[in-house]
Amino acid sequence: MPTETKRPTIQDVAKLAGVSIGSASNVLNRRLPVSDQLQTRVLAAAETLGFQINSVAQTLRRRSSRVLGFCTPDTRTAYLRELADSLDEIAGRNGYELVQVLTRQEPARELHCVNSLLSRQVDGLILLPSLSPQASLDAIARAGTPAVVVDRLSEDKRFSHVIIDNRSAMRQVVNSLARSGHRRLLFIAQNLGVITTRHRLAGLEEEARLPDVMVRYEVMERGNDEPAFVERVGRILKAQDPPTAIVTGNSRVAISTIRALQTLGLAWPRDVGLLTFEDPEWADILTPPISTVRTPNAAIAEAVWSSLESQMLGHPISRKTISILPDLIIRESSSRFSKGLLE
Amino acid sequence: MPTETKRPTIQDVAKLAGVSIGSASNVLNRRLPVSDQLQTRVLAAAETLGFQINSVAQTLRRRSSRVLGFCTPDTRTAYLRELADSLDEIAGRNGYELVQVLTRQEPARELHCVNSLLSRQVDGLILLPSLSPQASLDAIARAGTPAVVVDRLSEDKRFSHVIIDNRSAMRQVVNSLARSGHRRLLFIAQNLGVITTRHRLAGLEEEARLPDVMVRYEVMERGNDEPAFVERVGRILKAQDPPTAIVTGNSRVAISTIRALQTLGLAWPRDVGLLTFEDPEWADILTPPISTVRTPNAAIAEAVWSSLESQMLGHPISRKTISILPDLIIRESSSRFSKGLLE
DNA sequence: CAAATTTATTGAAACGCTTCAATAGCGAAG
DNA sequence: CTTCGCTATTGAAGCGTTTCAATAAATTTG
Repeated sequence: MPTETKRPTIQDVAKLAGVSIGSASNVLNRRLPVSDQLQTRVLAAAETLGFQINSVAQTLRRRSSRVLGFCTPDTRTAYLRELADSLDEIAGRNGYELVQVLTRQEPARELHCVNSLLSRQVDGLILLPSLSPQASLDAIARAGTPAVVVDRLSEDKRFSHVIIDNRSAMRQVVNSLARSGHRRLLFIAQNLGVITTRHRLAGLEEEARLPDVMVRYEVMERGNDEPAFVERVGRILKAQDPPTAIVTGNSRVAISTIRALQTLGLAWPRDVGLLTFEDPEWADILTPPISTVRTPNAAIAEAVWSSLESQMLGHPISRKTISILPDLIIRESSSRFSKGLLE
Repeated sequence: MPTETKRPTIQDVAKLAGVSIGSASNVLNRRLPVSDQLQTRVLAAAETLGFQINSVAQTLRRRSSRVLGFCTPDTRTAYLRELADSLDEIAGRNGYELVQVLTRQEPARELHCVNSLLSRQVDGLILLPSLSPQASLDAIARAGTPAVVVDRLSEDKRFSHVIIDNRSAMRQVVNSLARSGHRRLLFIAQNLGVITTRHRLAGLEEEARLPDVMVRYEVMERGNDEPAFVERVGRILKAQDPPTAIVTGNSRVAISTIRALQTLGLAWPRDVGLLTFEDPEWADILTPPISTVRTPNAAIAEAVWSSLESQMLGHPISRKTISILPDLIIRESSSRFSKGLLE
């Protein structure tokens, strides 16, 4: 419906340059050898017309768009945003464009996003899957489009995976807290169903059992009812032998938890230690600054790209799973403070 | 290069259903009236083949992609992210897809982004322009694609603009601070060249002159050299008659400023009041919480959409500039605290 | 019942590009 | 001087749709 003034096509360029349309294409793509004369004429014509190629037609014909699609649950989460940035950067560096679509964590919407990208002929797909991604994965497999699953391990053997080693990360977290003297932990997750959380729980459990660690832990879900959440955190922290440190699963949970602590009149690390997965920009301006687990996004993006690239080059899918260990950033919030002195 | 297994085309559907390819298209787009019989046959065929339309071909033929492009400097800034979310939401609601590309605030990259979107046949363009957007604007105008410039007023009469009323917002800010007893302000901007900042300065100036306000103010740029920044903030705050409140231009400047205050051992609002443009998620978990100016992104997105839609419908460009007033969110950081009691 | 009108379906052109087999040009070799 | 490669250039087909004039079928009307 848009009333566009017609943009010049390659035909116009060819006509103005007085050459065949095929030659114009050859010059513009520097494919076949062309004479200097022809080359300069075509280039000049393109210049004067202000020719810009129509990449829709180009994609249709070439059956390749030089676009990579990234399906992500949202863009709020600091970690996802940084990951998207890294992916965009590396895609751009390799002559690809990244388009990001939001699945909002809903399987139906995810399938829609995937199909939309596939029908746009993306050359590669990066999927951060929802809880039941089977339909989406099937669609991708059916299309045969190169793809990488990130951040969440699916059981699907058809795909390459790049994931965070959340089990080890959690073990490091527990260890670090234990070394600071914390013996009772509360782990607050956003969603207990998600595989990421399950891996972290595995790590927590393993570490807790070790004889030289011996910490107790409790687990809760954040939920969306904030008053109820505050109430529940309060109940746990005021019970007998309360946790001395809280580990939160991501920055949103961290924010809710911090609000809860403030409502309850509790300070960190005085009343309770604090450490969160994700390393949001505000972690070090809180008083005192918050310890975090930081994911090396550049490394993830590299791993994703290398897998995608080899698939796009037609190499047989090297279906390996790459697991990346995040960094622990210890700040004041996780130290063992006053209570440590008392006990 | 990707080795895609061939996806079924509309031809395959037509053949399987035993109808002409045109009829298949008619069914799939429910354009012309078709008999029930034909309809069910085509639908069944599409179903069994798992047909998904190739939107590249569709776009080429229809000369319309049902995609909107959003060129934005970055995705770090909370405000931009929220705006992108709102735009995505409203686009989706109206059957469009939003694709976001990052200009990184560089004119050359901006032009590249714009051209890339145009060559992808986007039906509409939303541009948050860089400091010298002329080339980009010309490209858009030449293509005749419906477009809206957001957040920054360009002098270009060819385009619709949706902007924040930063002048009035700043006047409200000054007024509010003045009512809390602040008479000397420091405004820290990210970039004095950008039109947004200039509007804010205008508001600051106007308000400062008013007889019932009479505040003094000082202005500085953040710069990228953090140690130098800290030093400079320190110098200003320790001079004679130092500012009693700081207003920062966005959340990044706010973070730098807060770090500076922490380095200098200053607390808010005890030593100096604090208020920032943008309303980042962490504003109310700082101690004490930070006052902010919050931009109503949903309203902006609405305004953008309504302009785009009317342009896409071929209505003569109603080239008006819509100006939206943000909300002031007063929290503890901007109150006049101890020093107020002393003076 | 033939003609006129309406309705459903078809076939082919077109969208703007790339690609590749075929042609034209041209100097080298026989 | 003819023939044989070469290489530079061309022309046309095809990518998967939509669209629209033309046809076929069905229905109404005089």
